[in-house]
Amino acid sequence: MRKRPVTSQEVAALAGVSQSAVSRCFSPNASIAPKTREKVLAAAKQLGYRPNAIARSLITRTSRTIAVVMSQLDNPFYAQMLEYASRRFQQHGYHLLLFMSSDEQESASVMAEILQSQADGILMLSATLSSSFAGECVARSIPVVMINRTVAFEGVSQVASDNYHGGYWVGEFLIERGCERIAFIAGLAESSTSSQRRQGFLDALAAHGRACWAEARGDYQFATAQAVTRELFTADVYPDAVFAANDHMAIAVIDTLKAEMDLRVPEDVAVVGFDNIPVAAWPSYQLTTVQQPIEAMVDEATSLLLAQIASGHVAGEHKVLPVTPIVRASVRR
Amino acid sequence: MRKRPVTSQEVAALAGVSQSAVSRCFSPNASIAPKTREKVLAAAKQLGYRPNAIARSLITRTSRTIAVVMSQLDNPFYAQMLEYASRRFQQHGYHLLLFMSSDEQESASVMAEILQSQADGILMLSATLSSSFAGECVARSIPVVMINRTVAFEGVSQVASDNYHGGYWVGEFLIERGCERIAFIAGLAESSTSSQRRQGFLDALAAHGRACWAEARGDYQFATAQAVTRELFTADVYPDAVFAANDHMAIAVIDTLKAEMDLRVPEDVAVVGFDNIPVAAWPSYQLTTVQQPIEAMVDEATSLLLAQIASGHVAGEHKVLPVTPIVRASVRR
DNA sequence: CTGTTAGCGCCTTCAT
DNA sequence: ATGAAGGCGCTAACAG
Repeated sequence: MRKRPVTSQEVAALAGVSQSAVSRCFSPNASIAPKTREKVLAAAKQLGYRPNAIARSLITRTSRTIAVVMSQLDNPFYAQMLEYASRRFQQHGYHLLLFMSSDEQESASVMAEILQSQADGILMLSATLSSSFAGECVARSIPVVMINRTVAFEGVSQVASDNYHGGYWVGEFLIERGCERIAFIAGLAESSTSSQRRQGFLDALAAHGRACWAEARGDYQFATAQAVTRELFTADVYPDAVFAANDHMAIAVIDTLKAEMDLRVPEDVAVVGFDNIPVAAWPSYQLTTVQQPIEAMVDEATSLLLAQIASGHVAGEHKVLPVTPIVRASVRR
Repeated sequence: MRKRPVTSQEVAALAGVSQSAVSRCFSPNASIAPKTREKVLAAAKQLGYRPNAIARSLITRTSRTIAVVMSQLDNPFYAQMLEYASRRFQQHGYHLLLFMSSDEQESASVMAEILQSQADGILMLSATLSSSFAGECVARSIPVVMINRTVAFEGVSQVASDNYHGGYWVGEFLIERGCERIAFIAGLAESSTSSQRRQGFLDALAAHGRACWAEARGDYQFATAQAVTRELFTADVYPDAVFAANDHMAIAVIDTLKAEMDLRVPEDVAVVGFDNIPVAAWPSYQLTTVQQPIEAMVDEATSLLLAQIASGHVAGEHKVLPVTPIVRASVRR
């Protein structure tokens, strides 16, 4: 059977002090005599004592835990974010409790579990939040920060990159490079990121008296973008430029054009993505894209969460961070 | 200030029952009269009550939490594993507490935090475990499962794919396809996966009276593999086949050959990887590789952990799962 | 089936 | 600076 772990009680007995003395040894700013501290630490070491974080949480009413909700980890963009977020919170003594949730119904049970887990804050990375749960979090003063998603609920914070201006830049850039028939492949229909990128893009075209030559629906995934590309490029007249709402899809477009359509990038078709995932820089792709400031976004989200946790009341701020155009060879001069 | 959450006490008061009756309503197999249950649930709903998992953990002595230790999430192979593991454990009512740890010193503090977190089990995904901590986990009967890593410590379980035979297959395959000057790019020097793949590979060559034409040290990363490729292919005589210890490096080789060396794959050089990450299937690469059974590995790791948690004592089993060769166009006929 | 009673391991006043 | 005492919110016997 599982052994009972060592308690502060037992350490106290061995060190010949009270249990509270032991407790103080493991609390950052408690007053304890150096000599006592030494005795206690020696006893603790001898017994292999580790403070029980759960018991501590119960009384301090803080779990030093952040619940992270994601829907997909296969997109390296979110994987990077998760990794960085984990390191960031670790520095502050917080840990991430990971929840995957794709469908709506899964989301409900996941949110229930988060509430029970006593997480001090919630980070939504590639997932959407039903407004009923948003309300419940706000009511409990549990800060929620969403990255690159929008929820119409007071009290929920949001961190996003400047998707609109990113899209706008793409539109202007493609026109400037002389593209005539520009197509757009959207991301998930319900995602604010995709619609903002699209809107900026369309506005840029409109500002130059132009319109989008073709629009297709994607879902941020490789396979779908591939299918869409096949449709877009089977007609006699096809686009001479494609703006995909994320890099994953842009890569799929390039691959499909080269492998199946016998078209060259950028000579025959220019391709632009969004995110600047590592693959975008690989020699085979040299994808022109719009870089999202991953670390800045996570830093901002971290600050928002920690500040709200510290102050004890939720705020609901919205931050928009600037993006950086990355020009590579996937668009002709 | 942060509101005090609703307790079972308050629910009990509103429902006019005892606190333990409330508790029983939220325990799976407790006997409670349907009528009482209804009253309690109504009161709970009205107050927005959620059982406090931390308080429960304190008394049940189980956190229903698995600590996952990773060193890199940028490799999609591990990202996939994490996602699948999360879903798998979620199904069993467990959650993942994520820890990132790269360097050795970080590892020490991370392990200390894991021990304090009262995790019921530990899953090592792309990280190594110092034997002192392995010992501490075993001493506390905390089951540890390592995926694709080895630790020389009794009581720690391991799940690995059959790296040796994967490497062996690659060796035979390249010979069969007529390759003459076969190079190997190793992964991290200290990783058992790399050395096992290498050994199988070398043994296959030896079995045909052949030797490895060139060996280079890599670290599983893109950039390093790129540098290595530049070195391997600057001489007058260069390899006509490269076996990289993982797909990431194989992709880097292909990219570098095409973009910088003006060599074609597979016409001039055959390239084989290991893992079968999604990118390997992309039209631009068509990488021949050895598929690791991600889901089976995670399933096995999950079973091992849950079984040991249930039984209450650690076992230290070693499982080796079969790999699947995936033949694509990156090797000429 | 239900209420009462003890804690789980620790932090935190409050005296000393 | 230290010890004693009282919970944190809940589960698990135990009576009834």
